[in-house]
Amino acid sequence: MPLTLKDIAKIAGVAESTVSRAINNKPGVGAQTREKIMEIVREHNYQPNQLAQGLAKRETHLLALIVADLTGPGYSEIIKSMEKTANQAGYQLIICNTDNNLAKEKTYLNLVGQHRVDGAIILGGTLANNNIMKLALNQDELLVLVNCLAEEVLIPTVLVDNARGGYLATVHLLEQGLEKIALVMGPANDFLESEKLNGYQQALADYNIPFREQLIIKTDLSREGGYNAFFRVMKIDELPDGFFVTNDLLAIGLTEAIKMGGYLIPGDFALVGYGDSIISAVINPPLTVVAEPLQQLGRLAAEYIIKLINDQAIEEVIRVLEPELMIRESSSP
Amino acid sequence: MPLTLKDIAKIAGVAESTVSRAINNKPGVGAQTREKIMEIVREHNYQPNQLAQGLAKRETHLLALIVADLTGPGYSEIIKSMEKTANQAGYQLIICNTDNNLAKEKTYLNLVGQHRVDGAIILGGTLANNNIMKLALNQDELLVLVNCLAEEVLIPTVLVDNARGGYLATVHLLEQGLEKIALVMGPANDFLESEKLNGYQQALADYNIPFREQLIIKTDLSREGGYNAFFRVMKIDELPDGFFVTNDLLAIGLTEAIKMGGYLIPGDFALVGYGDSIISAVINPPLTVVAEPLQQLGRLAAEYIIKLINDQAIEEVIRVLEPELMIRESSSP
DNA sequence: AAAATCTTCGCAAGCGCTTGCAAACTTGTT
DNA sequence: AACAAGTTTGCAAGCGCTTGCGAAGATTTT
Repeated sequence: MPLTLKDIAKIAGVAESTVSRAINNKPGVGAQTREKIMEIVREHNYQPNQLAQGLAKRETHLLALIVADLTGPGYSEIIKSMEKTANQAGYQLIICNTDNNLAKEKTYLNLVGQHRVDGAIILGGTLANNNIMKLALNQDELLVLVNCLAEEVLIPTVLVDNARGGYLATVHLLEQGLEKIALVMGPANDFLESEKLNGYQQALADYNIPFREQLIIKTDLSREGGYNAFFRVMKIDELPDGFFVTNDLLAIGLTEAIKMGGYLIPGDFALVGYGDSIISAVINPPLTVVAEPLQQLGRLAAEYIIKLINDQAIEEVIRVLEPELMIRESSSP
Repeated sequence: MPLTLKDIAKIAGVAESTVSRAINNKPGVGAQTREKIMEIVREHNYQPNQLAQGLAKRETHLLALIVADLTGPGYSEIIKSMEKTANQAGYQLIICNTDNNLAKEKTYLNLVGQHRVDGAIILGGTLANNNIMKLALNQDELLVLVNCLAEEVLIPTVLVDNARGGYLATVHLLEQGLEKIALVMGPANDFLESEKLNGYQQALADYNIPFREQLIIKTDLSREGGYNAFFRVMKIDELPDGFFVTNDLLAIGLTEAIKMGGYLIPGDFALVGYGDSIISAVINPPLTVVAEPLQQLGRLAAEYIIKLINDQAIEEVIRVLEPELMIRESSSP
């Protein structure tokens, strides 16, 4: 049975309230009383029961991290830096892997309603455009979005300038002298994906290359999706000479398919990926990518939600980070 | 301001205790009373405050997941399945990334002392052989170990038979006709690493190949470690013809170094890795590995800690899972 | 029809902590 | 020496829920 506040108070010969104030560095406790109490606390290694503390103060110092798939490329890095930032501010992260399961999403979003957590961070996925989320917002739950964007409602968000990313990737390919660039992307109802498409189109326009609808391959963001995409492309009349792939998983699959077809990268097809997870560096050939600042995403998200909790102002509600082109072998001749 | 038990009781015209019993499916509530209460609960979407619940019942339904580095290869998979299992039993996972930082480890282990979590899972790393942990155990905190093993103390553990894994890897190389097999491993004070070494030695013995100390390269479990290991090997008098690498990160580095040196895999050096993270499949050439049952590790760990919490018996305190050889190109001629 | 037994329900204490308010004690001022 | 002002401390209520126990009501027994 661990010690309680009451025990400490008894040992110190003061009231519980005094001990509480001493422990929480609150004013209203004399210097020597405070020191005596702290001494006893140290000596007995007393740890306040956070549950009770939370109940009394109405806060948990817990944050829900809601993510569709924990194993998503680059997510570990984002989460790691998120955890670090949160932890420095005295918060802990709770893992909520939704598996894209509606029921789970609902449960998890309710966590904050249940006073189980002080706020939630939603990482990636399509949850942000979900009715459930609007419901959550109505119950004024505190939310922050990372790498996704909500429609209709305004929620503090940190993401990467995907239009810019799409632009960088496409221009890079264009600069290599390529003109028939296919875009392998996820579902276009995902805002981030459609932004990449916008960047792609803008780049084509700037280089006076006509946009060809059939070079846009929409598939699901998986390895298989990338694999199949290649064979779908091969059916069109004029083959592409380069690919812009919006996701590491897609890139893996696409790369496999290209090799399977007996083609060379970048000889026959140049490739540019997106994301900068470790995968892009070890895949063969090493993949040129539009690199997202993963650590920064995580850190900022944590900072945002904590500010929200503490009623502090957020400078930019939608914080857009700049991606950076990281050139590797898959795109250079 | 969310509804409280008291509010529901008032609306239903019964006592709080009755509502509590109805909600928790406890006996002592008449059928129609119960139904009426549940109706009201649904109608108002009442959610019990888990903090208060936890305080009263002295349980949090929270589990600490203590891990040195969240980005470790394969960890996402383990954690995902851990989260799933925990969640099904009504538990949530709290991320505790220690960064191998002693102070953080201490803080995190204290989480359970603070009644912040009901138990903790320690994943990988060397924490298990830390004095801090013994301290934690003295305060009878509930712990489960995954992919690591504690000395001196007996803690429920789930891990892979690393000796067997080392044996499988080495035998596979031996079967390819190779005789000079180098072992690139992490620090030998890590029990899991030394077990792999044991398996390696056993395999050599079974094939009547003399053990040569200089073929054992100990380095830190990182990409750089693997990279440097290769150049250390190249200094010895008789070069190896195959490598058994105990970690995916090491394998990446080693592969890079070998290519850098202008050698071929598996032509000049055959490679066998360990772990079966996605990396091993996409690296070039695809890496033969001793595959660990990642999902099973996660699931069992969650099951163990939950059993512990509920005072249920655990069949095997140290649960050893069988690894499996997954042959890819890096080792076949 | 009254007593005995079960069932259903409410009272109230308690989980361990915080905090507004008033009491007690200092200190300084005139 | 008496009083105002400030400081230090304790009391007690409350956070939202659970649970043992006894009271009331329903049901059965003789």
